[in-house]
Amino acid sequence: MELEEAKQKFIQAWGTFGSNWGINRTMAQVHALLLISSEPLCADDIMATLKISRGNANMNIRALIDWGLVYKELKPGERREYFIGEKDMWKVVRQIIVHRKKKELEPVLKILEELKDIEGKEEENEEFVKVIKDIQLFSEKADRVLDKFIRSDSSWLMNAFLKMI
Amino acid sequence: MELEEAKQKFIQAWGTFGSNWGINRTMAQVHALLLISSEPLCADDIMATLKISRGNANMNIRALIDWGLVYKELKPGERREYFIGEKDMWKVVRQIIVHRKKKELEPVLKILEELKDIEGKEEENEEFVKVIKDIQLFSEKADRVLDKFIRSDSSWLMNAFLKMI
DNA sequence: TTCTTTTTTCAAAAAAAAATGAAACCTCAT
DNA sequence: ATGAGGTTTCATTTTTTTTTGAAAAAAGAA
Repeated sequence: MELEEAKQKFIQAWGTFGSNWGINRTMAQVHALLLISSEPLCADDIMATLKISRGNANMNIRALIDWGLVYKELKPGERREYFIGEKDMWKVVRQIIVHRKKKELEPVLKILEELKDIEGKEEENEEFVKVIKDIQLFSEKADRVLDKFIRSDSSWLMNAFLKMI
Repeated sequence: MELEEAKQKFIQAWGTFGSNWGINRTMAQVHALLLISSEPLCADDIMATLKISRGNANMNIRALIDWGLVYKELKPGERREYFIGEKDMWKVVRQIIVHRKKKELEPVLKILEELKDIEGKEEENEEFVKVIKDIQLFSEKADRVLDKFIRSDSSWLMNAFLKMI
């Protein structure tokens, strides 16, 4: 297999993977491209490689910068912006978790908390109460583990993995 | 807050949560409904409560049965099918992990393995090789942890949580 | 300031995903 | 075999998400 072919394959795979995880396919592809590129790339490079429009490229680059997965790099004497991907995988995973936790787990915790208000009143409806409590139990544990993860470095993570297995 | 209102809110929240996780909103809502219902429900009950069509209800009920999150229940002397949700939360989470791991993690592992073939050849392209290796390292660990999780019972999981925090 | 280059925005178009509903299909009781 | 009551399928429609592209805005350079 050619190196270029392999890179292409990786970009496609990462795109598919991303879209399975609620991350827009193009955003994941831009991320993959910057991840495996040793040189900083500009918007036109990304547009050309992924065959996407300028608007699309811009949107997704911004999103990646928001997520802390890509940095802007200014070359002295050059007007256009270049971008580099965060290469530290542990950091990448951490950042993804920070964002997804905020967007997806925290609202659930909030709603579960609200739903507790009713529970007390009606003893009749055990099924409902039990489900809410179980989900809350689980998601609060997940919340804590993720927080720990977010604050930790890769050696902690390695240790945690080892302990679990 | 009324009990019915609370249930409705839970169903909506679970739907939103699901769609953030790559699970179709309606499927998550059907799941939520069956989770908090103490009685088995038939297709018409589900259609009426969620205001969805017969086809849609059928599709999503089947998908939930596939995922092992819902069971068919036949009432003696009754022709129509009733459905009950799996109420054991640990089991629910386990089943979800089994399915998503198969669909989403395993293909990535497979592709990473394929991409290793090229790596050896070209020492020049360190960036690419390193990224692939790092992702592989991480995803293999995740794979093992999830396998362990899938085979374990809730007490193991609790322990693992405690050890990590 | 004015011209040039680059980035950003956003309404409209396209694509993808999900839902509908009616016909086809089962399955059982008669 | 027939029909009633239920389930499944799937072409079509609707909704949602993503992408485009051109105009507007910004950011120097002269």
